[in-house]
Amino acid sequence: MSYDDRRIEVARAAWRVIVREGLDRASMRAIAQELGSSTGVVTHYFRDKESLILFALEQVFENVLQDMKTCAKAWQGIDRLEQMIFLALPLEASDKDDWKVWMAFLGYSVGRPHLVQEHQKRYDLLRQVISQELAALQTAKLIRADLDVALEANALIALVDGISTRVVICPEQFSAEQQQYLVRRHIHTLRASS
Amino acid sequence: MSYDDRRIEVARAAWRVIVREGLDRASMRAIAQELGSSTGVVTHYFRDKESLILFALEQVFENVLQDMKTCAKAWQGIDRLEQMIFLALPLEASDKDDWKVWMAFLGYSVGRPHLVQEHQKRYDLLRQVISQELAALQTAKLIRADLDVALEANALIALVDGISTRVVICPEQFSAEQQQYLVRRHIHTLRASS
DNA sequence: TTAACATGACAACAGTTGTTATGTTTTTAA
DNA sequence: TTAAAAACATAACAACTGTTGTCATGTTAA
Repeated sequence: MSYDDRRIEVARAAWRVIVREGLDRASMRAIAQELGSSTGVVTHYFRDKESLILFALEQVFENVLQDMKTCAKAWQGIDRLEQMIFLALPLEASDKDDWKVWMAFLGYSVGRPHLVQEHQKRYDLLRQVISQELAALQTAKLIRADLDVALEANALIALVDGISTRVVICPEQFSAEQQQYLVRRHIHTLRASS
Repeated sequence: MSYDDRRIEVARAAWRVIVREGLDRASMRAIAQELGSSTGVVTHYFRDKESLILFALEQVFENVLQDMKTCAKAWQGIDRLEQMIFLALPLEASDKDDWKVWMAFLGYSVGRPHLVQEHQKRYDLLRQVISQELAALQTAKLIRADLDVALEANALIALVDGISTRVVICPEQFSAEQQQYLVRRHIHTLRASS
């Protein structure tokens, strides 16, 4: 197994501990135990704890972003935007774990400016991707021309963020169908009235 | 100063430490220092740490809920719903601190089922309040009759949650006007088409 | 004046934390 | 085969954690 693969394996162990016990209780020892090894392995692959948990967060984000790019090739028009957004939603139970990690990091960032900055980077990247998609739909005259694409991208991100947070806390309040219905309805209000 | 007032004062010190340094770094000693006293004071007014931070969260939530009830008396019709939602948004910088505490707790709840349960209680209460408001608007024929009030309440909460989370992380991405515009537009899509 | 009580300071507790240093084993390459 | 390097284990470190008990004040009531 290569060095990079092993790093990912360590990060995935951290990821599991975070989901199961919380970010602040994801100690080096707990992560090593989850990995089935000693703390020496963890410290060998990561300079310190912060670089480890930052790497774990990056993995979660990168996975979603990759799925979105793959999705973009399989769809066209408004459906493409819809499917890309659907990817980010916790429609299945397995997706919920990704959001738990994301949420844990968000809460952990309070009072830690440099972690807030990390989140800003990721949110900005996400907004860029969605904005690009919206701009394409606008030139194709599929959504209204008077829309502020940056604002609408932010609105979509906010909607997904809000729904997902709620699903993590109150899973029974949002079925997969309801999640999709709300996103679909929101997107449909952006359609060109032609 | 009464016993209850002193409790609130301790909780407010905890609140400040959480906002400034993060929930996991809000130790009993840090809170005592913020309060300008010893840890003996903190332990005297709260059995243990959990009951303290839970009390601090309750304060934040109760404040918003009280504001909403006050607001309900001053407005009528769709404007009332709109104003109630506006209250929850971090329109000013001072409101952002409330959301920071809320977010810190959300992240802290990951891997702590009993804290998740606490959040469920609060979200359910919020949904109840909004549902009641929507139901009233429905009987007044101000919003569409075919709407699922519970779902729409959840959608509104999700939107506010998503926007607020984003404002805390990326304050420059959402101006107060944009926040209000998005909420207003969402609510307007619920209006009766008559 | 005495008793009861609230308030708070302080120190000590056992446990956990991230980090570092020092070994031991395994793999790799010459 | 052997030496160098990578991978991993173990242990120790100081710092910090929540909690507890004890002691010293005041403040109120009997």
